[in-house]
Amino acid sequence: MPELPEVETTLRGISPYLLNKKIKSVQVRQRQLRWPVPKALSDIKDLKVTSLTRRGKYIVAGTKIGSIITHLGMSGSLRIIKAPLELRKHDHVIFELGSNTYLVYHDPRRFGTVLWTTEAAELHPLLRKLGPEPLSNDFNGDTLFRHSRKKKVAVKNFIMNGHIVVGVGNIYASEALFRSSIRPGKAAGRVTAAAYNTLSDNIKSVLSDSIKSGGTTLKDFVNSKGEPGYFQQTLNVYGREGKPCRQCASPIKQKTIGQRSTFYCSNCQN
DNA sequence: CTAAATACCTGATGGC
DNA sequence: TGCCATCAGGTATTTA
Repeated sequence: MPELPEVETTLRGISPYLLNKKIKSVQVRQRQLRWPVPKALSDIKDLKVTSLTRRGKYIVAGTKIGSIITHLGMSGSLRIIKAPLELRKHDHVIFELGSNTYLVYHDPRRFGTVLWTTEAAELHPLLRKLGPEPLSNDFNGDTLFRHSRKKKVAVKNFIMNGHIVVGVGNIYASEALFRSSIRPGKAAGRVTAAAYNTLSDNIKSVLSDSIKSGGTTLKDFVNSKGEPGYFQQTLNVYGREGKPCRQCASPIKQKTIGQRSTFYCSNCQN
C-alpha cells in the first residue's frame, strides 16, 4: 500500500492526536508482524509523545525514554478512532490516547512493523543505513550518479533501493521514470549525469504532487480518517497497461523488472 | 563486493 | 458455489 506520500499523509493525519499527547496504554492483539512486537511496548503507561517524524516510510514517535518505530509494510494503516471501540479484523496494536481517542495499527498482510527502541531512533539498525530523504537538499542528481557507476541493476530497482534514496516505491518509481523519459529497465550505470538530474527532480515532483493529493489509493489506502487519496487520477503509466500514453497515445507497456510489475511508454522513454 | 532470489502474510480476483 | 492460481503499493535476508 503505502509509499512515501501515503506515509506522509498518514503522519500528518495522526499528528494532532499524537504529538505532545500521552499514550495511556498499549494493547497488542497480534504480536507476529514482520518482526515480533516487543513486549516492552505493552508496558507503556502515561508516556508523552514529544516528537513525531517520518524517515523514509518509517514513522517514529519519540518519547523521553525511547521511540516507537512503525512501518506500514504493504497493507498497513494507522487510523484514529473514538470510543466506543469498533475494532476490525487485523487491528493488531491499539494505542489508548485519552479523551476517548485511540490510534489503531491495522495490517492484513503483516509485512509491517511496530517496534520499540531505547536508543536514538536514527541509530536503529533499520534506520541507520538509509539513504537521503528524496525531498531534502541532500538528494539530487549527483547522489544518484555517483552511486550508480558500474551498476548493472535496472535504474528502476536502483531508485527503489532504500540505501540509495528512501521512499520511492513501485508506483512512483514507474511514474518518475516516465516523467524523466527514461526506460525503467536501463542499467543504472548507463544513465547519464544529466538524466539523473532530471530524474531526481522528477522523483521530488511526483512525490510532492502526490502528497498534495493525499496520496494514491489503488486498492485500500486510506488516511487516518479512513479517506482515500486522489493521486491515482494523475498516474501516467502505473496500472495503465494497453491504455494510450497521455503524451503520445502509444499503448503503455507492462513488464516485470526485479519481480515487480513495471509500466512505461516504449515511445516516450529511452 | 553485486545481483537475483527468497521470505514473511492475507485477501481480492479471475478462470474453470 | 467451490477450488486453484495469480497478483498486490515493502524490504531484510539469503543465496549465487
